[in-house]
Amino acid sequence: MAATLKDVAIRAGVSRSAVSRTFTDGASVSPKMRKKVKKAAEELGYRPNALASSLTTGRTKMIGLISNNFHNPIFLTVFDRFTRALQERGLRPLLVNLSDETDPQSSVQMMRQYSVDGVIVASSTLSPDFSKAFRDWGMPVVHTFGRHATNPHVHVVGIDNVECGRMAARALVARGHKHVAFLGGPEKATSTQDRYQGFMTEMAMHPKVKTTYSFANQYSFEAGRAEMQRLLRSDTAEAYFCGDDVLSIGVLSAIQDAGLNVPNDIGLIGLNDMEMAGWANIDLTTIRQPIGQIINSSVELIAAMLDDPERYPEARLFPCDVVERGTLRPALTD
Amino acid sequence: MAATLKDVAIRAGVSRSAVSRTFTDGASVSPKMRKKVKKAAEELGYRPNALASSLTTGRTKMIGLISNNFHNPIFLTVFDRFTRALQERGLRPLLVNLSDETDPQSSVQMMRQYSVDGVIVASSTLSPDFSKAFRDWGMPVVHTFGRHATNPHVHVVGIDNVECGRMAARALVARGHKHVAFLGGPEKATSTQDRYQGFMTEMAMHPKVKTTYSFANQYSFEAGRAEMQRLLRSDTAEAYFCGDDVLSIGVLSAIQDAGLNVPNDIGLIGLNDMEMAGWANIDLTTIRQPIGQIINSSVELIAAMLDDPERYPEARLFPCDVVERGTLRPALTD
DNA sequence: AAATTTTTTGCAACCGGTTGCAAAAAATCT
DNA sequence: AGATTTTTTGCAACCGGTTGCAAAAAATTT
Repeated sequence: MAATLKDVAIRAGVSRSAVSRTFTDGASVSPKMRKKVKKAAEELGYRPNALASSLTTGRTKMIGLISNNFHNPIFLTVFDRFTRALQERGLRPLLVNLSDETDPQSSVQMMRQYSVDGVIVASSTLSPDFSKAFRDWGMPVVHTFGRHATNPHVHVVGIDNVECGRMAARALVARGHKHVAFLGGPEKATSTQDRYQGFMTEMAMHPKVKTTYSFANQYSFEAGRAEMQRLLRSDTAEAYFCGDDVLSIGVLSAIQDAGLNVPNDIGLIGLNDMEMAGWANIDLTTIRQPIGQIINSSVELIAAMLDDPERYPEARLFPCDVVERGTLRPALTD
Repeated sequence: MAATLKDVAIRAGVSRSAVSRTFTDGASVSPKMRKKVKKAAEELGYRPNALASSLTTGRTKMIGLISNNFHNPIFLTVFDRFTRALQERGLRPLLVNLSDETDPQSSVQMMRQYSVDGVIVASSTLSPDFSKAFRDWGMPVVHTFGRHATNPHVHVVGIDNVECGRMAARALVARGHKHVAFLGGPEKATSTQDRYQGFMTEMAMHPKVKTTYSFANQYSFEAGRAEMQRLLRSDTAEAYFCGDDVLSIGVLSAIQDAGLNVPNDIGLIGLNDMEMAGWANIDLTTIRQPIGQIINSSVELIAAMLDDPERYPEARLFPCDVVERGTLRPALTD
């Protein structure tokens, strides 16, 4: 059976308090005592129980890592990055899949049960009600990929999706396209709405360019492909801004199946620059969302909130860049 | 501040014991008392602290979910399935990324610190020393995608990789190929070794067919692509069994870049049947590893071990099936 | 060496729960 | 109605840690 602090105290012939102080950062203990305790602890294979100590300290060092997105390939990178960044700080992610959840309160109650020190909501499609509910319960919370304007009292880390929509529009205009279109993800998602808004706003400054739009029903290959197949039968633009890379890949697939050439017949620009976008044969021109920075910043923010729970809510938006690959033709030289 | 059991007891005018019994399954409490306590608890927004109760019960209901694989797209599905299956049983996954870890003992100590009820090691490439170390510490452990023969004292759930190698070989022979090859993942990974063994053993029964092999340095698109580019410059077989789907997609990409046709010039069969294998333009013939069943079974096994830690170690191997798509030509009719 | 200051140590209470057991209350049997 | 059995309840100790505080020990100053 696992050794406890009491066992170590008995073996070292000291008080339990001495043992505790030996393993508590910043506590006062003499070098001689420390050595004696460490020796006994080692002999017994003792390891402090983080959960027992959390009762007194109020800290578990666990962070709820919440997502409803387990199908978009970029989220594998997201989880990789989050786990690494949290682990580096001695924080532990309690992973929660909210793909089938509709009630914010039940999520809050579960997090409270496990006394997580904070919560990271990693989703652009989960209702803002979720991060708001955590905050309302007084939990430190960061909404990664969320939208600041909808939830000004919650810390948000991500990109300016409106600006990305603008960037995409500008990229298509620069290619001299006369008919461009937005092909978005789920219409209700804040990311879709912002990207659409940015795109349409920028295109409004180019009245000579025909602009249309439509939505896929989710951020997936199949949804992108199906929507493009529909468009190819009705109203085909010269170039498309697809709401994200996995949509773009589905769109690319449908275009190729129709015997058309990308970028010569139809141009494409995606968003995210997930690993697959750079794969040969895909070679997607896209707008790079700096996932690494977004995640490191999210973790930095949650860690800061552990020390300062009243920290004033902030939005950290990272700039995006167009990554030129093979799905858009060269820009016109002015 | 969060209400505690003591607050509820005061408010309901009963003992703390009565409150505890009200929230403890199977404990004796009268309907009248239960109602009174529930009312007070509701008014205070009380929720039992799972970690405090774990000190007495010895159960946190947390399960360590350990992986070192955050780059192979199939693992997004793996995490989706694991989180759902665990959550359905009221278990909570503490996610651990061991991509950069080499010391099993430090992982064990971390898991002990959090008093997880059990550990699921989800990896085909992590050394068996890890799952063995957990077991040696008396923790319930299931190694998903592990190899039984290497670790007979640990519960293993997965597929018979040797048999999959055989199946792949048979599929290529049935196409009448005169030169076939195995293109595997990391040579040291047990999954690679077993798939190779099965493939070569089956091919040994067909001495008239030339058989060669090589290894990519990881299970990734780039690694598969690079190795195929190398092979196209030296020793090209008619058909390949690629160690998994993501390798296959990289291989497919290199073949297409060389202006060759799949399946007419070169045939391919992968392993896993991850979502992307069925994408149009990939349309990969592959061997389906039943991920859903493997994961449900792993979770079922870990749950069973919580009640019976001395449960005799077992290996649960699931059958695989060839999924015919477009990367292998039709079989010869005998 | 004595006085003063600083550091270290153990005691005991605390954190938020659970549970064995004896006493009290309720239910059932005669 | 009394006796017996069953259920319910509160007490108090426990789970494995932390920490305020007073006393003791060590270090420093005079």
